[in-house]
Amino acid sequence: MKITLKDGSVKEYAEKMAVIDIAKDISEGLARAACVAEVNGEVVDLRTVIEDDCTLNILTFDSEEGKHAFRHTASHVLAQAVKHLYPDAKCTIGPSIENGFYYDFDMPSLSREDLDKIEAEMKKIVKKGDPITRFTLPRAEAIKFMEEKGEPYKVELINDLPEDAEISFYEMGDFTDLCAGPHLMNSKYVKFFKLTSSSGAYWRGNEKNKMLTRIYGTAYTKKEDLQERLEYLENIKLRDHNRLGREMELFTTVDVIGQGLPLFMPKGTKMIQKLQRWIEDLEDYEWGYVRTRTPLMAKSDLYKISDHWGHYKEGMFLLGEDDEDENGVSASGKEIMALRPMTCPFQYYVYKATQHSYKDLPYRMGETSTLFRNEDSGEMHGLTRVRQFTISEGHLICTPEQIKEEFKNCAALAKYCLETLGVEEDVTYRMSKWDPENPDKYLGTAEEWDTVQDAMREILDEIGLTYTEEAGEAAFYGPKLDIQAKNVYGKEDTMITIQLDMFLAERFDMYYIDANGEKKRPYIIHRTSMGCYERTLAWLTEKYAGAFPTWLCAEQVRILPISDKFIDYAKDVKAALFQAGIRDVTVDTRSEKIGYKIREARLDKLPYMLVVGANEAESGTVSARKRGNDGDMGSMSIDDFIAIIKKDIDTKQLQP
RNA sequence: GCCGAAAUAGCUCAGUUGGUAGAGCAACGCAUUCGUAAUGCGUGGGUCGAGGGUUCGAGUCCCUUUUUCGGCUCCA
Repeated sequence: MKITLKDGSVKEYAEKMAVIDIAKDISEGLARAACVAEVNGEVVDLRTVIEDDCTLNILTFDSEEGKHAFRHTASHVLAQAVKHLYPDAKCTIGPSIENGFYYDFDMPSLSREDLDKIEAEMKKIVKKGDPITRFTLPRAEAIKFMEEKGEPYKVELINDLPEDAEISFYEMGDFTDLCAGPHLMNSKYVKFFKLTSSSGAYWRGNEKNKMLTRIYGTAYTKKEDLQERLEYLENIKLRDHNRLGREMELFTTVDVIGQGLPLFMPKGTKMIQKLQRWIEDLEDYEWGYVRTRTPLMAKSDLYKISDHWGHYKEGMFLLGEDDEDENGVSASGKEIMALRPMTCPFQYYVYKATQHSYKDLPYRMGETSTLFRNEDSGEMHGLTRVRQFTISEGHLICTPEQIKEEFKNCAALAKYCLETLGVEEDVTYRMSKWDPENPDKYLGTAEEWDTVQDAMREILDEIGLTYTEEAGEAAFYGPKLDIQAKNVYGKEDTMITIQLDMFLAERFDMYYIDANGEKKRPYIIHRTSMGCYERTLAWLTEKYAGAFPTWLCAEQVRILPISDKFIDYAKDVKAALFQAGIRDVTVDTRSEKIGYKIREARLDKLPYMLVVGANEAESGTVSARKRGNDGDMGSMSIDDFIAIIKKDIDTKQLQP
């Protein structure tokens, strides 16, 4: 048989051969580094025996597939160590993930000390270095095998495998695990690893199931790479908005005020104000929006029409519902109210308050809208997951003919916002579809969903977006285009969403008068331009590590007099900047040395510092400095500095 | 909501087997008037998250509760 290698060369063998032996034939070094292989483009285990002509690509740890196999084997080493130390622990699953691996066990929870002990046991296992072998069993025997080992979760997994599935096991020393593979040839290769944390995780990801104990770890082929990863994990804490945002006094939280209810401090408030002014003007004057201001709460009746009551009641803050009867009426006669979790029905009534002709459409309503969602107590996180937040909300009421162009415009506006914030490269697009397995969670029928999802797909393809499709992520009233971004820890959040709504116009009896004088149902787009202010601020904090674009900074310039004698001149400079429209300027009047003032201004990540002393006062100049290691811009006239900072602000670009 | 960890001065953290609450930074005061990342000296500041309990005595042990963190589930 002929084996064509990656470099195009061809090896010929008289008999069938395992991939690992071909690797050894190529070079011992390659065989040592090999993790998995690709045969005719398909990822296979190194044990796979090749019988026919094929292309073969041996993959090392440098490839994604190699990393997965390597860390998957690391997770087996972890499981083996856990079984040594905790014989009663039941194994479940242990996959590799981005940057590491985990394994879930049914066992009591673990402390850091326990993890250290398990790590020590893993080191012993790796040092001993058992060869890893693979074998398969027929279904009945496989079940019997795992039953005898006392692994009920494995039995459940086997039972759930499709009829024709090959049931494979990997054995290393005294440990055998049900596993599809692929795996390394020997546990001795898993040299450099670290157990990073442990936590609870539901069996099969379902909150109704038992809570298992999950152990997270990471593994590398080189000590330096492991070290680098651990240092990286330390360093990203410095970008974490939840820490940096508090340190920089953007926001704080107070125990007695409650979870998920951040207080914006002056700096954070100023930044949000700047974002809000920008967005409102952008929408109203450049994209044809009208602005609304609607109540933050409503009677329960409203949410019954929209069916938020049916689909979203758990997520709302209800007022006076304590003694609600089965008809949703309070026994004490009080009205049952709810804080609004979204703006939709309120803006619909703005639309409905006047009669609209097809000539009025599209009718684009924007609102800087504060929403309330009663998240479960464990869900809150910094500014990214809160119970009260304010979103650049909007609803577009369109004729069917307009829907495509308006949707495209919403996407273009969102894209413009991302570009202006400098984050357009950091997002991914997701088309969020309904879940046909779970129709009760949604309004409407399968046919209706197919129709509108097809329409959305067509629009997205016309725009030319690269996007993924995901079932079960839609709103209950329609599919969404979600623009996703990852935080410093790699966790993904929705930043912006644009949704097609095919049900609520009917429910709220919204209409427009068409050219023939007949009532017609409009289409509705729910959308946001730059998402909610809290989450966006969190994202920007992490993106820029606190060194925000100048236009967004609460304090753009700090003037640093060399000594008290030059405070007056510093104030003159401040006044000149104010005159020129640069208003977020302060003077550091403290009796400190200039080095100290500069140090503090740099730690505050200010875009510009202006040092003023005798020379500057004399010549009417400033000695400018921007953030960064070689930030000295030299001496210049006040006007020259104004020109520089104005350009910086107007182009909304970040200084390098 | 679930599993786990944590909460001590404004911030970061010490505080040993239960025995009189500490440091650095910050703040404030005084002196210094300084040229590109920390001037010196001094002062104030904590019912140890809250509420119960055990004890002669609790920051330390037990219970409840609130908040925070890491995950799970959920989500803008």
